[in-house]
Amino acid sequence: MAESTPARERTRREIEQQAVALFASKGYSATSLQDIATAAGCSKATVLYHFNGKAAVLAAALEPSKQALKVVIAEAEQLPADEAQELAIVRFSELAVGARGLIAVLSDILPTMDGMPEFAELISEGIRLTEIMAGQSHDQLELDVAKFAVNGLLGECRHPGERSDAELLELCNTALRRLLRPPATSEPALGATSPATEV
Amino acid sequence: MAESTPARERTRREIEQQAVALFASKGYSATSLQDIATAAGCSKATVLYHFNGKAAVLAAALEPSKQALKVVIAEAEQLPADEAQELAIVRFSELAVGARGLIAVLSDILPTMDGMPEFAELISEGIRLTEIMAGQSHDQLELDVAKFAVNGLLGECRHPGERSDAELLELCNTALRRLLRPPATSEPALGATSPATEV
DNA sequence: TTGAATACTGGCCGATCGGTCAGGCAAGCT
DNA sequence: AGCTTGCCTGACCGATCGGCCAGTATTCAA
Repeated sequence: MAESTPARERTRREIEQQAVALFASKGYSATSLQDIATAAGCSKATVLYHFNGKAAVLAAALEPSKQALKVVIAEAEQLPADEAQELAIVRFSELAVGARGLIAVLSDILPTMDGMPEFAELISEGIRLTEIMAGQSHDQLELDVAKFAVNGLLGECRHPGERSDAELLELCNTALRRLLRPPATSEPALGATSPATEV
Repeated sequence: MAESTPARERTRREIEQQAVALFASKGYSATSLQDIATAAGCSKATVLYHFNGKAAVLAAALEPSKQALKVVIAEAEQLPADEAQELAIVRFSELAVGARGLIAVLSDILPTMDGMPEFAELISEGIRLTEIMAGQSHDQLELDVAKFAVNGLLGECRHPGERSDAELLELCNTALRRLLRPPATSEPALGATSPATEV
């Protein structure tokens, strides 16, 4: 089982794996370097020896998801808008379910993003995907609904409960479709159904 | 302007108000007692003199939202399921938009909730509201969609961008309606859109 | 004027954070 | 054997956290 891996790579990988698990379950700021070191079976100094600070550990942990996201976007961008939207829904659901809580770390670092330029690209790609999800409509409301959808999806993956991957995937697909592919026409007059406007 | 307010109440209120603003803009754990004290124009010790620890400050800040939530639930619970759902959609949107980032603090404390029993009631009420939002359907998928909706709404209120209250409210209403009130009949055969049922 | 209650604060505490550094230790080359 | 190189660590640092306490200022009834 490739035990012959050089010690350097072996340790790096172990740290990265444990960091992924911890970030996903406790969030970024709530996970200390000591936590990661303990889980990886080494000292905190070793983590800092292999990674240039805590942010670098996160960057390494996020790298696979970032690459996968880039692939989806690249594929979607050479498709007509509605097909791109369809692809974005399916693939992003898979991506989010697969990465689970890890993607939710984004909302953890979003307020702290000033001075963390290594994540700017990831964020801008997320925004790009949101635009693709909005479909051919350039309406502001549709764009906002797409953002709403992404937020819901990230939140859902952050608290997955005891759902299986398949259940989670079906949920995401259903919800995204209802939000982004509303049944064609006939948006009912807004607010007509709200009985009491006072209070 | 009611300057005759006893010093006790005046200081308490000032601390609470500043805490609300800080929690909403920076989150719970990222806001220190010193931050609150500085904003309120008093010392950190004064904050602890009036409130029994940081969690108590949060509890006081969350109290109005909690009461409003209880009112909505109480009203909804003596209505038939579909009317209750309608009411929950409208009122919860208003509530969330009004409280803005404050409600989003919940996701900040959710992982830390062990040993913070003072918020258990608030959480359980949020879950109760989710059930009401699911409508008359007791389907697990519908329940999960409702959770998805709440997550999306909370996420949207956490990053409100430069949207106005009215825009935000319209967005929430639209999104919740699309998710929770799918166009009457003809749900396509369940799982028809999810290609792989194995896994 | 005095004494007690209330409101408030500076200074300190232990814990934990991310990060640094000098040095130990094993492996391979000469 | 010596020596270099790379992996790893214990000990430590300054900063910041929530919280505590002894003591001070203010107020007000007696």
